[in-house]
Parts: sequence; C-alpha cells; structure tokens
Amino acid sequence: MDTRERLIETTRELLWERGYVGTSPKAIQQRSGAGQGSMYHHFDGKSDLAFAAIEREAAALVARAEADLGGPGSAVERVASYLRRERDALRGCPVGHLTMDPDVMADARLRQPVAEALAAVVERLAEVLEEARSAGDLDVEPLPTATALVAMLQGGYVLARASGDPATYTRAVDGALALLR
Amino acid sequence: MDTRERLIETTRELLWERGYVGTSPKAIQQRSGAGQGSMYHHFDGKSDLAFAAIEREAAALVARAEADLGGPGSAVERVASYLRRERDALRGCPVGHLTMDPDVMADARLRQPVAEALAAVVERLAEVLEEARSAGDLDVEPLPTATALVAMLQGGYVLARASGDPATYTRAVDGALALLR
DNA sequence: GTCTATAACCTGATAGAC
DNA sequence: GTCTATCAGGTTATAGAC
Repeated sequence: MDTRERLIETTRELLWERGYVGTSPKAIQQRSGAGQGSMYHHFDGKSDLAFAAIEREAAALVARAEADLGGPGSAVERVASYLRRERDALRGCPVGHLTMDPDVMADARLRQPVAEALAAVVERLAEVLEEARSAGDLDVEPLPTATALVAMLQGGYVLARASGDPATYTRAVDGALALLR
Repeated sequence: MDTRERLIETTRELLWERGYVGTSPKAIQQRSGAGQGSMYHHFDGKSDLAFAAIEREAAALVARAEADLGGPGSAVERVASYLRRERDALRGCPVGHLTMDPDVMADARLRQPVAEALAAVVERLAEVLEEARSAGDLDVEPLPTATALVAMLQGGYVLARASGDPATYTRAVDGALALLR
C-alpha cells in the first residue's frame, strides 16, 4: 500500500473512531506513518483528504447493502438478511456517524456522499419491499417502511453505544423484524 | 440568569450544535459572556461544565418522554403521541447526539447520564406497550419493540440530517406507526 | 466572583531544501 | 515525493491581582 492509500485508509479509521472534528492532520500523519509534507503533497488539506475517505466509505456502505439486498432468496429473506447482518454495534455506522459532525454537515462537498449513500440504501430497500409486496408476502408502504427500518438500524447503534452493550442493537433488530410480520 | 446558569445553558446549546469534541471553553465563554476566570471559578474545567449540561439535558429528555407516555389517553394513543411529537429533526436529539462523541463515550462520568436517560425512555415506552398488550390493543413483545421504536426515532434524525430534509424524519415515524398496526 | 497574564501544546497550513 | 522549519492562532488550563 503506497502512502496516498495509507493516508486514505487511516483517515477512514480515524473518521469512524473520532469523527471529522475530532481528527487532526497530525493524528492522521502519525498513524499512517506519513510525514507532514507527504500529506500536503497528495491532498490539498484535511478536508480534501477526508473527502477521499468519505467517498470510499460511502461506496462501501452501498456495496454491503447491495450484497444482501441483491443476493439470493425471496425478497422477504433478503430484507431479513440485510437487517440481521452482523455489524459492529459499538463502533456505529461509519457513514451515519458523520451526520452528527458539524463540520461535515457544514461542508457541501463532504456532505454529499453521506447523503447519497444513505438515500441509496433506503431506496434500494424500498425496491425490495415493493417486490415482497408484489409477491403478496408483505403488506407495507415501501418507502416509509424502508426509511423506518434503516433509521432503526442507525438508531440501534446510538442505543447500543449508550448502553455499552451490543445486545441492545440486536434487540432493536428483533423488534423491527417482529413488527414486519 | 446568573453566570453559572448561563454557562450551563450555553454549554447545552453548544454540545447540541457541535458536540463535546467540537466545543471549546473559549466558545462557551464568548457565547455566554462569561470570562475565563469566571468559568474556572464555577467549574473545574470543560468536562465538569459539560457534565452539568449533560445531566440537565438527560433529565429533560426523560421528562419530555414522560409528558407523552404518562399523559391522558389509551396506551396506544400515548405511544402514538410520543412517536408523533414534533421534534427538530435537523438538529437531532441533544442526548443521542452525544453517543457519537468519542470523548463523551471515553469518560464514564459524562457517559452515565446519557446511558441512563436513553435506557429510561426505552423502559418507560416498554411499560406502555405492555399496558397496550394487556388491554388487547397490541400484540408485540414490549422490550424489543420499544427498543426498535426509540432506535427508529434516533435514526430518523440521522437520515433527516443526511438528506437535509425534516420530511425524512416524518416518513420514518409514519413507517414505524404503520408497522405497529 | 471576575479580570488579565502566562504557559505548553495542538491545529492546519505554507515554504523551500533534499 | 518526502523532509524540516516556521507560523498565526486555538486549546485547556493555572496564577495571582482586583
């Protein structure tokens, strides 16, 4: 992995752990092993480097959702496997996380990939719910239901982090799946 | 309002807007109109002042939930009025917000009021759901359902902030209420 | 209770040598 | 491409006068 790549991956980690406001260029340089000059050679500054990291994280989120929602099985099964996929509940969502960061939300460029990725996941889930409805397996409005389910996952992280217990996240998912029937 | 009070209320505002990591003592002093010496006279430091603000915010969260969940009406109606209560979707939850802040989560003292308040809301909602179940109006497991519903609210903020549109929050609530039937 | 002074370190970046 | 030097300003306090 070359220096540029290491800078981006390190920034992904730090954005996840500490957010944008809580991540300093110095911390990125130290963890990645890149020097000051090196970082400013490859990127215009903190915001530019964060953009590269956020774009990549956003694309990864959409890809993970698609792996479940576009996988094998009936529409209902795919929704369940998306909801039940193992997640690192105490770390939270690397993308959803960023919506609570004031400096990310204040910067249109940083905000865009976050907005697009979450919207894409909701829309994709709505498509699969629509499919389940057509098949007669479910009787719900696709878009509000998809929005509620993705919100429940995002909020599941909030409650799990607050309680310090990953089981809180699982409990939220169980509750949502039970409601879906 | 005296200086001490102004410091606490200003800190509540700034924690909501910018989080703990993103809020500096200087910013608190400037917005509250209190001087450096004044702040350090009333509080041991940033963390001590934040604790006072967080404790108060956490208590307010529990009180708002109780106003709906302990209000008049049937159990089902109270759940609906809790879920439908108007919230400032783009600002997010002043308490849930803090779970994404690394320095709050790393400090047991700051974390405790956040953990307790969110747990109290979930438990209270579960009680009301149990009541609705006893009345034969609802057929759900109280605790997982309450966890899913509170998570949905917390995640509704995430999606609304990402999209920049408060309607996203409302859509999530609508989806959840529809599932509850 | 509030003020100013001071401190040691961090932040986010630029400049120019190698 | 990477390095070190430098910079103006912010951070989170402490000290002591008023």
